[in-house]
Amino acid sequence: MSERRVTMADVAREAGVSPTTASFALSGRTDMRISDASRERVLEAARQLGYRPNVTARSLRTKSTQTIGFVSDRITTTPFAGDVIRGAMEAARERDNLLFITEAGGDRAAESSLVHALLDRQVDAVIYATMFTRYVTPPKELFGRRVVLLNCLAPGFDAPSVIPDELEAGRDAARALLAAGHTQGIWAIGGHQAVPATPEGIIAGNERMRGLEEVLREGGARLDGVIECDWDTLDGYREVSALLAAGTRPRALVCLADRVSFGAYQALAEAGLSVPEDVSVISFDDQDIASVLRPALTTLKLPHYQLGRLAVELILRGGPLDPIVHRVPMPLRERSSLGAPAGN
Amino acid sequence: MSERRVTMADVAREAGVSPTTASFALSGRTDMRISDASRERVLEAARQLGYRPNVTARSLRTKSTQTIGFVSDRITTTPFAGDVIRGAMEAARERDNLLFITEAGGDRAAESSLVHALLDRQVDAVIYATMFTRYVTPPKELFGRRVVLLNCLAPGFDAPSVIPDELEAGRDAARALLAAGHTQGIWAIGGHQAVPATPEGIIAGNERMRGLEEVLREGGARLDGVIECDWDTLDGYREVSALLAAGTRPRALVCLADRVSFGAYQALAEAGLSVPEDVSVISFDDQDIASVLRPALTTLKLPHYQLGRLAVELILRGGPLDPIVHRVPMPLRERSSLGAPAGN
DNA sequence: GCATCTTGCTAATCCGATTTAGCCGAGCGG
DNA sequence: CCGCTCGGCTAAATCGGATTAGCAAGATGC
Repeated sequence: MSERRVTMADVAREAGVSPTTASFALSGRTDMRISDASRERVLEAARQLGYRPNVTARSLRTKSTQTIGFVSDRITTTPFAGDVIRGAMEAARERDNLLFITEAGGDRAAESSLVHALLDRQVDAVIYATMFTRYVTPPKELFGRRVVLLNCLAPGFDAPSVIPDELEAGRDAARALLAAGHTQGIWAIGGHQAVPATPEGIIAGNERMRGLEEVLREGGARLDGVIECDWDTLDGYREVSALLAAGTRPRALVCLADRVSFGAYQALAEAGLSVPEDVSVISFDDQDIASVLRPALTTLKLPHYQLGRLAVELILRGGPLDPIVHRVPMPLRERSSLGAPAGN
Repeated sequence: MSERRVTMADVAREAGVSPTTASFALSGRTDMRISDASRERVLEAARQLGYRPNVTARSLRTKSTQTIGFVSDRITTTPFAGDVIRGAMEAARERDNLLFITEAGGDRAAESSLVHALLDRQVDAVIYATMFTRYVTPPKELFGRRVVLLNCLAPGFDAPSVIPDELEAGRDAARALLAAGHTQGIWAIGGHQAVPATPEGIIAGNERMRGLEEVLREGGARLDGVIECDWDTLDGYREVSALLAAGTRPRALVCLADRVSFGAYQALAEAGLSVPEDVSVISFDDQDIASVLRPALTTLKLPHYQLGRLAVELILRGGPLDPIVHRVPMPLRERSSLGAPAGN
């Protein structure tokens, strides 16, 4: 694209040395002796001419493009996951790397084709990411390659995974509930989300529930009930409405996702119940909506930014990528939806 | 990254021809005569060996990397703008191009550095995008380059712009209002948004308001008032509450952004007013929240996907990029917040 | 005083493609 | 029978760097 760039040959000519000398001077390598005077002249010429190395040309020889590929199912589309990309991007930037972002939309063929497009461009590594935490089998083109799995697990596939610590988040939700004094009338809305159609629950739902029940039990409390439903606003609204209509009067709702909480808020409002005076709500995810809901939602944040950042950091650390599962903490965002239990 | 790739030399050897012949056979060029037999053998050998051209190496000679750079202020972060990237990505994919996605966070120095990183990698073109429609001055590194401005305008900068058709959207909002029978008691919340701190309004606010007032006037109606405030949930809540507290009873609210509508909903609910029976609401943007609000919000959609797609299409069309402003329609999403005016 | 090191630098290759220049043999006109 | 054209193909150069091999001059060792 337009006007010829200054090349190393230009710099060498300007400095009156050979391209070899220019190369060594510019890369700062010391295994070839260059006099201070020559080095200075090269550096000065480079500055003068505004020389910038052609990364593409260099990579032909060095095999390193300072470029990472990012393939996901539909991560850019999901409202909150832009943070994953931002985390990855910023970590990459700090080490002069750039990201190719791609999205396969869940289509295996598209996925393979994208991975090929990435490999054709000689990316140094590939991040294979999913929108929801789940098990995956990466495309075969990725076998034997430098890969980090982001937000997913692939047993038997030789690559590290970076996922949110859902188990500990479940425990933290229980701890927050107990700390506020809740021991009874606690309902979980959304449940394990073991619905095949929405695979997110396979990991997130199970672990959140497990951690929750574990700590509740240890604290001498327990769940009055678990309502299994899809993790969306409509289901949250419907299920909580039904629960209230059936005469149940919960004191605390653990919504397995913010979308569910939003539906629950609508159902509670319609029933004339206020949060947190009548019913406390604690949730998971910390989507944008959580902070603008009234009252603002207390929730365990999915650490998207950190997830993206760590994935890139593992790659840029250099050395082999050990197939370890890295669990990133989900911080509790304490806002206003969790209060003391309503008096009897 | 790992195991040596099959090169064209391998294919040529396998087919028993020179690399030159292999190159011409594979690229399908006809300006050099290759016998059908040779061509077939090359193609067969390539298939056999699973040959894929090294795009990086090729670009060294051809100057085309089939790669587009994308620089934005903070577009990945904004909840709804993932669609811009998706639109751009998909359009790129259709033509075997890939996108480098970067984000400068509004920092000029970071912006320059990112553009350099992009140019060092020989991108064929750069998309310069902003989160909100506004005027910009692109970094000097972009002058004379192949650039498309996305969601922004830069008078005097020689590049096409792709922006939403805010003016027509304002008109459409007015038309929808008139069609529903509204002619009085109409208030605009959010106004022109000419607040220096939030530059989004510079274009969007002014044009939406202009289109709105123009068509309202033509229809024999007018705005009872315009409340200038920030385009966020809290301001929407505050301003509408204040309006109602002052004894005003609007029949229709034109909220200049969905975030404002959400705040307005909260204020109306607290005042015991229902949508759309007591007060109609029409809005702009169509963020995710618009469809899960109760009642679902009627709004003019910001065409993010189309914006991203068109930007890439302009680039891949080939030929010079004329400095034209392309306005993409904002479709009306009719849902349930707009009804007939409340009876007197 | 001659062999051996250093020091400081350059020529030549290589990376994996594309592209230009040109070679060789067959067919053809004269 | 000679010179030309043309079909089919290859050698070599090129793109912009990194890297290996090696060379010349001065310093040092003995």
